Amino acid sequence: MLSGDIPPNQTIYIKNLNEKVKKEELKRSLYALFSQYGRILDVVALKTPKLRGQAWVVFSEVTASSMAIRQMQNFPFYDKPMFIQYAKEKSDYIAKADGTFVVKEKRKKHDRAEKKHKADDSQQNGGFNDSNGHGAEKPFHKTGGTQDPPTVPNNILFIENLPNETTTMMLQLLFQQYPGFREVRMIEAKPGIAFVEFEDDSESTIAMQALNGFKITPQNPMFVTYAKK
DNA sequence: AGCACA
Repeated sequence: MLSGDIPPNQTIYIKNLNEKVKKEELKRSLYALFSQYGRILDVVALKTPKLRGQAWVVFSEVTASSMAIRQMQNFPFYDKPMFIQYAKEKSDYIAKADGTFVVKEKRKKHDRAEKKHKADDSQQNGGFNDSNGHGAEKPFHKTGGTQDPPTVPNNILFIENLPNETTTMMLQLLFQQYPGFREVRMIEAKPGIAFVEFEDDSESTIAMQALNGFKITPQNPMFVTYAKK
């Protein structure tokens, strides 16, 4: 078995991550990148000596985690290939949801959990709860703004409604998966927007259709249109 | 290399 002898788990364990990337950015990028495979419930990354360079991404379905492992194995992420397996244990997020969560003190290897009464679920998992399914979500329209989106095809795309913490790398990770990708440009002075260039109109169109409405964070569906000429 | 939930 490719991923070792670990049984399937809806959480994936990723190692060989670039340790220079700051924790929050790392989590955001992982969220953005892995949202393609399904709904992400939580992303865990710690920078302690023992745990840096590693992360856990909790999916709502094993099918999603399995797909992510197959397709993103060795994916170059911040210049290092990711090495992905199923997590060895159930994530706290899941345990809390199914009532098997036990507090830190009694966390032993194999005492399986006395049933805790399902503690009320207040959503405090760092904002990774997405109430409506996949990050990649198509339907979303209305530029809400004053000017209407140009409909003339362009090899350059205009991206709006990005969360402020979006980095060039995050967008590159998403757009470079489509053929013809050239580069991402962000403007310091104007947060929330970006330009993404492809080799030609047909390639930019495919990427636009795929990523319009994609949520880099649960709160921000990105709005992708052709840039003005 | 390193499997946690700051």
